[in-house]
Amino acid sequence: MGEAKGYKQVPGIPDGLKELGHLKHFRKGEMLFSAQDEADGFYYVERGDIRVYKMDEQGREMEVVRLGPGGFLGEAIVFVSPSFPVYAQAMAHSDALFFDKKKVIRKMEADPRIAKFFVDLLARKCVVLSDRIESLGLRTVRQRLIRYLLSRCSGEKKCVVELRTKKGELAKTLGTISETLSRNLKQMQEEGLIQVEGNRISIKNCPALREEILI
Amino acid sequence: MGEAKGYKQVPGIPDGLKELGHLKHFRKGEMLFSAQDEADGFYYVERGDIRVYKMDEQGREMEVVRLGPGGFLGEAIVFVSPSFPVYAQAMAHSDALFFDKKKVIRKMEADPRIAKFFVDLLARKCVVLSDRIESLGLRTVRQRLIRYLLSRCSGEKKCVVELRTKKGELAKTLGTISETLSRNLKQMQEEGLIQVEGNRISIKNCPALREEILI
DNA sequence: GGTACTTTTTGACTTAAGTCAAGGAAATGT
DNA sequence: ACATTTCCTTGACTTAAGTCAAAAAGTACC
Repeated sequence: MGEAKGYKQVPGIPDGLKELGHLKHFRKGEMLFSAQDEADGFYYVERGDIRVYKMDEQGREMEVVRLGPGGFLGEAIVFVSPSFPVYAQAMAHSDALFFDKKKVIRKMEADPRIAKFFVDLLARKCVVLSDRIESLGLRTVRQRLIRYLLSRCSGEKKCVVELRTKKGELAKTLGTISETLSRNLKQMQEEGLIQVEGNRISIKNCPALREEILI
Repeated sequence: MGEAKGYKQVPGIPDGLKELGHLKHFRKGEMLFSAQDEADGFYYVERGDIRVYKMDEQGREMEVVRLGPGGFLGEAIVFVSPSFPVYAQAMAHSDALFFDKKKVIRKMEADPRIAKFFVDLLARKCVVLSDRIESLGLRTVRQRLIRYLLSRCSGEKKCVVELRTKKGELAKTLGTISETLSRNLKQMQEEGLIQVEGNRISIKNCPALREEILI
C-alpha cells in the first residue's frame, strides 16, 4: 500500500533509455548520494535494496521511500534541482544503472515515448508519496505495521512474512523506531494475532488484522 | 518551503495546452472532486484556494497539499489511476481550468514540449511531497508553524503575516488541529517572538525564529 | 441591540510514541 | 569456543500532541 518495497513499481525501462545507463555497483552500507550532492543524474535499481531518507540537524532520519529492483531514485530531483535533498544508501549489495541527466533530457525531448514514460513514473511516485503522507498523519504505528504485514501476506488464513531486513530498518520504513516496533510486535503476539520468531512473522489471524485496518 | 500555498509553483501553462482546458467556477466550500470519483481529468487553479486532502474512516482529514493560483491538482492521478484517492475542495470562490485526460495524453504524445512540461510539474510535486513527509515526521508543530510564518515574512526585523484563512484551516495545513495551533501561538507570544491580533501575526523576533528552525 | 452561529481559546485529561538506559540475544570475527 | 560487536527487547520515564468539553470572542443576521 505505498509502503516500502512492496509498492507497485514500473515493470522496467523502455527501449532507448536503458542504453543510456551504465552499471554501478554499491556494497552494503555504501551511499549512492548524500544530501547536497550535485544531482547530475539518477538511478534505476537492478538488484539490491536502497533506502532514501532525509535527516535533520540532530541526525534523526526520516525515510522517504525504500526501493527494490525496478525502482528509480533521484528521477524527480534531477528535473528540478541542482542538488539532492535526500540521502540514498544501499542496504544490501546492489546494482544500479546510472543515468546522466543531460543525456536523458536530450533523449526525452527527442522521443515522446521516453517523456511519457517519465510522466507515468513520476505520477506513480506522487501517489506513493501522498499515501505515505496519509499513512504517517492518520495511522498509528500499529496500523502501519499491520498494513505492511498484510501487503506481504498472500491472504490465506496462515501466512508467514519473512523480514529481509533488520527490525530496526523496518521500524524506519514504518516511520518509527525499533523500540516502538518491538513493543507493537509483542502486543500483537500477546493478542494472538501474530507469532514472531526472529525474522519470521507468522500471521495467525489474518481476518482480524484486515478488520483492524479497514475499520 | 513545500508548505501550503507558499511553495514554488510553475509560472503558467505552456502554449498549446491552455486551449485544451475549459473554465469551471467553484463557489466557496464546493468540491472539485471526492475520493473514488472517476479521474477523467485534472485542474489548473487560476484564482482562489483549493485544499487537497485524504480522509480516514472516522472522518479525520489529512491535508496533502494546498493550492493557490498557478497550482495543478489531480495531474498525477490522471496518468496512473482511474479514480481519485483524495478530496479537493474550494476554500474560496475559485476559477479552475479543467483538462480532459484523453485530450492531454494525446497532446503529450504529439508534442514533446508538453510532455516535458508535465515531467517538470510532477517532479516538482514529488519534491513538495517529500518535503512534507520530512516536515511531518521530523518537525514539531511549533517548527512547522515557524517555517510557515517565516516563509511569508519578508525577512526584516519586524514583519506582519496576514492569515488569509481561518486558523483552523491553517492548523490542517500544518498537519495539526486548531487547539494545538492556538496553544503554540500563545506560547510563542508569551516568549515575545510574535504578536497575534486576530488574523494578523506580527513577527517580533525574526532572527530568533530563524535560529530555532536552523538548529 | 440582541440572537444565533461559528471560530478560537482554555482547561483538564489521555495517549501514542519518543528517549534514555540496561539487559539479553544473535551474529560476527579470531 | 571465545570475545566483540551489533541488534533486539524491556523497563521506566517524558513529552508532544490529540480528545473532549466548555467558555470566550467574533461575525452575521434580523
